[in-house]
Amino acid sequence: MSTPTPTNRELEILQVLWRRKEASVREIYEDLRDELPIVQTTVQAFLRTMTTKGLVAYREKGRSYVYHALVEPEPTRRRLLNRVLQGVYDGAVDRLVEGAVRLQPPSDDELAKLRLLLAQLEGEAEQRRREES
Amino acid sequence: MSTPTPTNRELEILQVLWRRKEASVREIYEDLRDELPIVQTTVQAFLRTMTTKGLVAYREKGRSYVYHALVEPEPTRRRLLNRVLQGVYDGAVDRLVEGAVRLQPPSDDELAKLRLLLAQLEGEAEQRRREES
DNA sequence: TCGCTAAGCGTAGCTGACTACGCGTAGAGT
DNA sequence: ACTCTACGCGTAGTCAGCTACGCTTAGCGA
Repeated sequence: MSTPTPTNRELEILQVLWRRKEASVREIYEDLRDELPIVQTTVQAFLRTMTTKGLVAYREKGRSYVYHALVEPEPTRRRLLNRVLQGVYDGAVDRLVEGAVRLQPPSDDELAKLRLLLAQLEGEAEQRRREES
Repeated sequence: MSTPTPTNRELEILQVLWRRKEASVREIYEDLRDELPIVQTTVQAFLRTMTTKGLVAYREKGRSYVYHALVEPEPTRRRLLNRVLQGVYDGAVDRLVEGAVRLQPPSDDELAKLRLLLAQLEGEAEQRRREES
């Protein structure tokens, strides 16, 4: 019950809400229908169940509802990522990372970010070693 | 139909088969029941559907079947990883990697492997630049 | 020979994810 | 006042994933 994990469709709706901060059923529907076949009432039904799940909330604006996400994007993404990390790679981060870059070789820009990230991690590791002694 | 992607339970069974090369229903069941509540007939039912899906095959040994996987571990893992990469991180490898290491900071050993991997990637990028000119 | 056990199969049930129809209602325009 | 339309809700149905009961068959030991 605490920290509900969204399903695929719920995630797609959340992505829209994260991007737009808030949105009506209509707006979410219009965003989604470009990418996948879906009708407005389905979006509506999802928002209903997501409300009871505590994933989203709404405020009334005129005669319609304006929804916003109740969960943060990063923790939610990480929870989903953790599932594959544990279930598929058995918790081995390095193997997951290797799989990812083999799947889709990073651009020069992404490579630079990875270099930076790695340096940062090594700094933190160094820090930990220092504290232990 | 081509390249079927396993579900969670199917993946657990595949993991056993990948590890043991081949195994009977009984053996798979005994491996799994330590980690999760499951009965042997359920394992059996899964193997049946997985056979028709083309995920596994069996040979008869005495009066029982000995199963082996028909799909390779790495491509299968990557297909599952690709789902989160596309669906959760919108294809941004660097953000996925960042999420992963924040989720579970790599050990010194893993860090070393990552460093090696990064160096390798940069070599490949260099190679590409060279070929383009 | 007679149970006992182990194996596989048929079948059925549950739950969650997903989809959408059709109804009631309440403003908006005329 | 009256239709028209947009909105939300109740409801229902499909499908996949998952689970396990009970039956049949066949070897094995007493």
